[in-house]
Amino acid sequence: MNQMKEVSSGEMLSLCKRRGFIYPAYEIYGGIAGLYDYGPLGTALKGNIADLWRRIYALQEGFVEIDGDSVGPEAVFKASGHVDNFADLSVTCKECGESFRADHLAKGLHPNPDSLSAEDLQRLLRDNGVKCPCGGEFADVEEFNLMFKTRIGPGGGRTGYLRPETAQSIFVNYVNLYRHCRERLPFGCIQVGRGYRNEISPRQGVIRLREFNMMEAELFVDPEDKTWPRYMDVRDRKVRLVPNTDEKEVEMTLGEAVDSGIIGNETLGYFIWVTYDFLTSAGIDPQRLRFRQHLKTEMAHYAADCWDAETLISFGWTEIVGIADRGCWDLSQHIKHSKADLTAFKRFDEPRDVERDAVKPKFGALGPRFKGAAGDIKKQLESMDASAVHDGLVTVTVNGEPVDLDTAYYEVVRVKEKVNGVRVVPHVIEPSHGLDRILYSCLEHAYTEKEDGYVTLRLKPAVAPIKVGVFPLMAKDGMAEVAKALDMALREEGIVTYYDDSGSIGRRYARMDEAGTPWCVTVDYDTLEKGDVTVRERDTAEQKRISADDVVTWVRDRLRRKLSY
RNA sequence: GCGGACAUAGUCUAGCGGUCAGGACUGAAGCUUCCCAAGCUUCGAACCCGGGUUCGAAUCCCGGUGUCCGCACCA
Repeated sequence: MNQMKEVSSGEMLSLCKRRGFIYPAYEIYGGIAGLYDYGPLGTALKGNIADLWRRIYALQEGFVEIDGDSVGPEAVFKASGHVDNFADLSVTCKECGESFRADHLAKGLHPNPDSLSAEDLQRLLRDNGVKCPCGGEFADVEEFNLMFKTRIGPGGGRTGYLRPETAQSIFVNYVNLYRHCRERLPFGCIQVGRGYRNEISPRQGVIRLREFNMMEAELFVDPEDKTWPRYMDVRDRKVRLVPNTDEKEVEMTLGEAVDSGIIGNETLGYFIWVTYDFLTSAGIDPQRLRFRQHLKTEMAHYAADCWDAETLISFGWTEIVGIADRGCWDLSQHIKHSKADLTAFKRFDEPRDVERDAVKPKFGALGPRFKGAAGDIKKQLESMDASAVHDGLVTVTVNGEPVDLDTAYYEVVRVKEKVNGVRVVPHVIEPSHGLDRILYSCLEHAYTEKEDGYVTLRLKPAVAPIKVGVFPLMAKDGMAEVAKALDMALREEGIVTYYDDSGSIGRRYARMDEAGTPWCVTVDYDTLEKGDVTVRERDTAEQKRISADDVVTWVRDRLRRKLSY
């Protein structure tokens, strides 16, 4: 580590392409900014990171996993807020070509310009004669929504969008998942998939993509109970935090942070630890990892509290995971727009007898007057209690029109009811991971280069695309046959290998070092006589002799990851 | 989206109007009992795309695309 050199993003991307981790997409047609393809090693690395994540969330924490669609109808994203909030309005000067955010120009002309439609902003700017600082006239207000819009079905079809986050597929499946998880809180659901954002100006290689991979977890919790059983096991763990109060980096235990209110609740604190555990297991350097709390002003429209895991890479501190307490925002929005019942039933320990003043319909009067609508009015009245009565009248809606009813149509009666529980809209804790950014951070943090330019990727064995390089010292005298048999034995155990018998042994080690392969096994003349092989460790270049028969077990032991519980 | 710089094999680069576009590393085949990018032989591989100027364009001009740096943007 002492001879470590800082890697630049250019060198990193060059290695990524050379070794088959990441390729710029559609290169033979000139490429498209913000789109990259994963090559053979990158695909394996990405899969391994996702599998490690699944081990933690699905196996260890018991979340279920789904796989939702990438394309969805407009209503979903109306409800989620993306249609309205995910857009910017801009104007361009006809003279100098400079473009401005329209709502910024309207500051001072309106109490809340951000809330205006394109047409209203247009009128506001026109009426007030707003001009470019250069004196030029502005062209019409343009709307730019960061979602990819499409049509579902032939002809005009229905307006659809490519999802800007995977989370919505989980929220829209809430009812199914709630039942699947036996109607109990808390329960969690994860999803690994792609999201799409038509970024104005993608930069920084794989950090800002137009199509990207996410690993999102949605944990549905009781709004009144954000404690977490296993929190006690992690409260003494130390992490580096940057709270939004003074924005200074502090190292403290999660227990201290939760107790002092810096972290909003136990569950949030617990998942900050889970995230730390996951990222460092995947190969993120703990020294280049911190958790930063969102400033009140930068918090998304839905978030109650939000912590980002940030890594230090050549582009600076970069957000790779967001852990947000989204409150009841998402489910409430979908309840409002879809009218579905996205709640959880909290059963009381014992049924409670509740007395209340109910509104009881008088069918003798309602039926003759309202005919077919009477049934609906009955439902409305039964959902009310005495507090809905004002000046002896209650208001119901008939065919969309409000109608006041007097006591000829209802009466207030005191009723005794047995109540078994209450329905609540669960709150959502969301750890949302940018898989591409995590992968890239792992590569940068794994990258080491010696003075002579020798590059080693110290990827963690768990995520390394190739686990073992298998070589005959030379491809003759029967060594190749022995090496091939060993290679096959490893692959039969599901261990990814790379067999190589070309060039010098040093060159083959070097190739594996640059691909991040943790171990190499070499068959030599001694193997033919004594049956042992050389096992060479990537990070130390140390070699030891073990029996060829033990290689599979030796590797498997080192790849096994224990669950924390 | 705006301004600036840049664009040559997989990678790094030389060439800046005129022979088969040169090198290094990588890659492939082979030789060498070969454990850390050794050596030798042979081979493969490139002028971002589209127009224009010119007898002739990798080279000059225009447009596009991409990359990098600023600005803006980043729910």
